[in-house]
Amino acid sequence: MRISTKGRYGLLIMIYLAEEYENNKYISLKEISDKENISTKYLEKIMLNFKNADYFITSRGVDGGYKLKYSPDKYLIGDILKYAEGNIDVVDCIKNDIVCPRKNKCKTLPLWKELNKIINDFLYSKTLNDLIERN
Amino acid sequence: MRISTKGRYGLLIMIYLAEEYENNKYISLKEISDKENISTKYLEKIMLNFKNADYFITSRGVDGGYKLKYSPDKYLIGDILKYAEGNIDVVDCIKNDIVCPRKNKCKTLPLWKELNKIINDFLYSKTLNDLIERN
DNA sequence: TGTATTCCTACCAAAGAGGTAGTAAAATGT
DNA sequence: ACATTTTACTACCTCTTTGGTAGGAATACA
Repeated sequence: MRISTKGRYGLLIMIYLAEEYENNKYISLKEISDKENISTKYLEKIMLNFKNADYFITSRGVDGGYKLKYSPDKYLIGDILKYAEGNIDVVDCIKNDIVCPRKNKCKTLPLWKELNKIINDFLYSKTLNDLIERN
Repeated sequence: MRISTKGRYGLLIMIYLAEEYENNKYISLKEISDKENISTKYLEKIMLNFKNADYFITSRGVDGGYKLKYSPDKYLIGDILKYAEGNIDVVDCIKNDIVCPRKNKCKTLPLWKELNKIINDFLYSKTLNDLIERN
């Protein structure tokens, strides 16, 4: 039941970008790295998880970095965490393509389905817009 | 965000015992092992996690096994999973004794606290009694 | 005495977590 | 043209967790 640094740092980066969305400014990982005391290299690696997400506009070089492609209310927290973590289901048993000998008579599966729904309902009810501070 | 086999099999065993509570019968791990196709040795190991839980009455030898010490409605699913998994918090950041340089200004912590509460409220609203089938 | 069961400890391989390192490619300033 | 900054990509590394297996001691019963 644990959210790893992939999800935690991934979301953190997204919040940083969301907070600068209105300024239309590129934010570099170096900047976040300095403020949060997390190595730039590791943040780079975290960003790889969003590779297929169509989330950013990027610019290399001096004063480059990332900015959000869309407004913060377009980014669902559930999606962000799914990209960052790879998968946020509490058990794989939920998936259709999984083979489990106990699948059709499993006494615990209904509970996992319920739990998974509660978590998803929560994470998909919020967007980046709900997490940023405006000054 | 994953419940491992420790939690899944642990809860499964508990449900088996709960379903036989009224018959006051000892259930051996061998029996569950056969029905569920999980090695007895691994189930034994899973049971070690409940060592400090005051959950069972046990009997060794022929026709021995485990039975629940209390009625199924006394066992909170949240507690069972906490024993089985060790910890069910979504992030360690929530704990008081954790040292994190970002603790007091972390932009993501409020979300994890909310999520953790939702999960806990759910898991502590149910008991073993809610998961058993009666014939 | 033999068998079935819990109890306990040790071990093991594969995967995931949490990184680091190096280099290429692009954008910008001088 | 060149240096600097930043993303993009690949490879590697260590430690912990997961998901087991193995062996034997202790206990209960017939």
